[in-house]
Amino acid sequence: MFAKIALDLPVPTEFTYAVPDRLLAELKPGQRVRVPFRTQTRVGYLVSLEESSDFPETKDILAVVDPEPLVPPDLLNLARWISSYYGCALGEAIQAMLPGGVRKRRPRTKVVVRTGSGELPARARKAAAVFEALARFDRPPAVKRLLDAAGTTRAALRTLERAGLVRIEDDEREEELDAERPVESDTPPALEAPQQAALDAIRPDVLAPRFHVHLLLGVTGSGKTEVYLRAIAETLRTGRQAIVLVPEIALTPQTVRRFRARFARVAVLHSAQAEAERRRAWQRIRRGEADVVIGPRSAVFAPVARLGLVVVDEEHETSFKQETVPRYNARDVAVIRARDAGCPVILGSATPSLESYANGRKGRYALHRLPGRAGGYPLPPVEIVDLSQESSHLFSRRLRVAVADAVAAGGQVILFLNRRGFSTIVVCERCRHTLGCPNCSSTLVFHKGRAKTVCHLCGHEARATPKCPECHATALKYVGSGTERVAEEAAEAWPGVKLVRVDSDSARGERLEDAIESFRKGDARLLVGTQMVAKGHHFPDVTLVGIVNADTALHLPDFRANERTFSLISQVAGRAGRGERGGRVIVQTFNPRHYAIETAARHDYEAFAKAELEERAMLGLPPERRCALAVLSATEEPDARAAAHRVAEAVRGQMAGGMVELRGPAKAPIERVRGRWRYMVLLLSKSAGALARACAAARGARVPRRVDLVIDIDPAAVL
DNA sequence: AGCACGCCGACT
DNA sequence: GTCGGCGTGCTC
Repeated sequence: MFAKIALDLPVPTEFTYAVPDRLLAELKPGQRVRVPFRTQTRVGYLVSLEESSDFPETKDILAVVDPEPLVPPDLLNLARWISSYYGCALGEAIQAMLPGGVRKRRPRTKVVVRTGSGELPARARKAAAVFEALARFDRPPAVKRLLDAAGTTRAALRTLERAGLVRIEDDEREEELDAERPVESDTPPALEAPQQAALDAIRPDVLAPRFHVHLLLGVTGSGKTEVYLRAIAETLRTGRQAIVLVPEIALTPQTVRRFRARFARVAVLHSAQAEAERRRAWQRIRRGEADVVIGPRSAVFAPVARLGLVVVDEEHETSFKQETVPRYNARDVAVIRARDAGCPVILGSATPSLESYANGRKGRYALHRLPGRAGGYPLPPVEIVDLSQESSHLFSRRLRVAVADAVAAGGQVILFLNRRGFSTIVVCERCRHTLGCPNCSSTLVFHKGRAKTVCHLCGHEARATPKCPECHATALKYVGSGTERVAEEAAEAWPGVKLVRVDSDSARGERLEDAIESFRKGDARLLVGTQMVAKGHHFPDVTLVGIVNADTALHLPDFRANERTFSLISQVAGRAGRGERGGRVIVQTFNPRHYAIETAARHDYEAFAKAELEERAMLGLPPERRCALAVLSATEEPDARAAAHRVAEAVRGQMAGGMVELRGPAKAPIERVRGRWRYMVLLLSKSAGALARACAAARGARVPRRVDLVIDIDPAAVL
């Protein structure tokens, strides 16, 4: 017998090894095995067993790593799909499915527990001290911690162990920690007609079960989550499990609580979790101890045994796209996984990706609209303010009055700006020099609190100085605004109003939750923040949302700039008026007539989508056609350029008689990042197959080692 | 990816 | 004369 082994190497080859007789009975696809490779040994994934081999000189598999397959068959299949669709090695795809911690051998900590029985020799003074120290811990301590506390060594512990007073065990604390904190269970609210209609359409597919994609189109507060919860409940009743994908930043305690309140066995996979914790959650799922799995994009690989439903909330979110190999989109992987499992998918969004919406319009997906908000709360009126008519580009007159009014009336205010830092451009008033990143073609952002100038592309930081590095004049001017300035000026404009700033600079982890909590409880009346605040939180007392500048995404040289802008405005506007007080939204922009902004202000996604779809069709861009992007980067500009031409040349021989269009090579819009010059080649085709072949040709282009070639299928952005 | 092989330039 | 740069090919 022979086995095909996928190694975690960027080579498309699966390697064939001979199966020694002693391992024959043990081997199953999905297991990890140790194999000789070159001069060393490596761990690879057994992907198939074969009777014969066409490779003449096979080596033997050395050993089995997992007694039971780590990767179940359905996930192995999914890995195959990922490998072929995204053009990566099978081993790379498998690797990406497993949480980091699962792969490594677990260094189990040993803990000491009291056993109660046994007697200690009277002269064992040290051992007695250890025993006393042990009593002071309320849970079994790690061996090392106990000995440190008792100020002694292993020998004393051994005495205790021999006496039968303690036992040294593997750390089982994981079970304890993972035991869900009791959450008050909720009473499901009655469904409104549109929710009921959506659920009625989804239910038969859950019960059958059969593959079908349902697109749930509904604004924030329209009750999408309740539809998910009901559909999940139906799924569990059939004895199957559900996976819920949420964007990274929406995975908040509030979100998790909603699921825990309804379902008993919820597992949360979180990238912020410590490795051990994720591994534990993963193993729990693998053992069949969870019915509902919630997590960000990698949760699409949760090893549930009987998948019955996948929910992708905020399906348009770009955080579902992985930006390293394999560059998969979890939303698309979710659809494939569900197709293979024969179960339904629910994609939900207030502003679906045009890809999904187009599928809905074409009837490939079932489109369900949840118009308006649940509970009868009206959508907040959105007022557009033309910043070109204002003297202050930070707070227009109307916004000033509105904030004062809202606060005076006892409401809360969110001021949103999708830019961190104090000022986005630092320019010398005398010589016009602009501070730029030494490694990137970007301007440095001034962070006042840290007294640093920072590159938001590569993280480069420098001490902020008042002097121009070119002409040495003390004439630096801080142009453009980020949340830091908004917060500062808001504090000045509305003194006495307690304010919190929430962005990835202001806080992380617990402190972030504290800041949000203080706003949610009403301690703070004014919140200044980035997108971070727009997801996964419910603030019922917010009566005013001010979008300080709606144009930040609009000018990006990316074909999805309009879509981003629409989505951003809708998302943030959705935070206003979710309670009884009602609410309003003020959108500040220099482009008050832009259709992305106008339609967003009217809460009219479908009008926007139709206009944008026409535009895309005219330009031959997604979702009219599929797209792949090759980016070539090198420290020397000519290297990157030459390589881009080589790639384009390689693709020209594989254009499937005009089925594939090639655009470029061209300098990337962001032409330098981290010291590397960037060129790109864009490939477009109506046929996924033809596009894949063109990409294969691109990948086969001979580019020198010093040039980095990245091929991104369905890129989230073309920058 | 990592490593060995092999081919041309500038140095102990 | 050799050290080492890097382009090329291979790993079961």
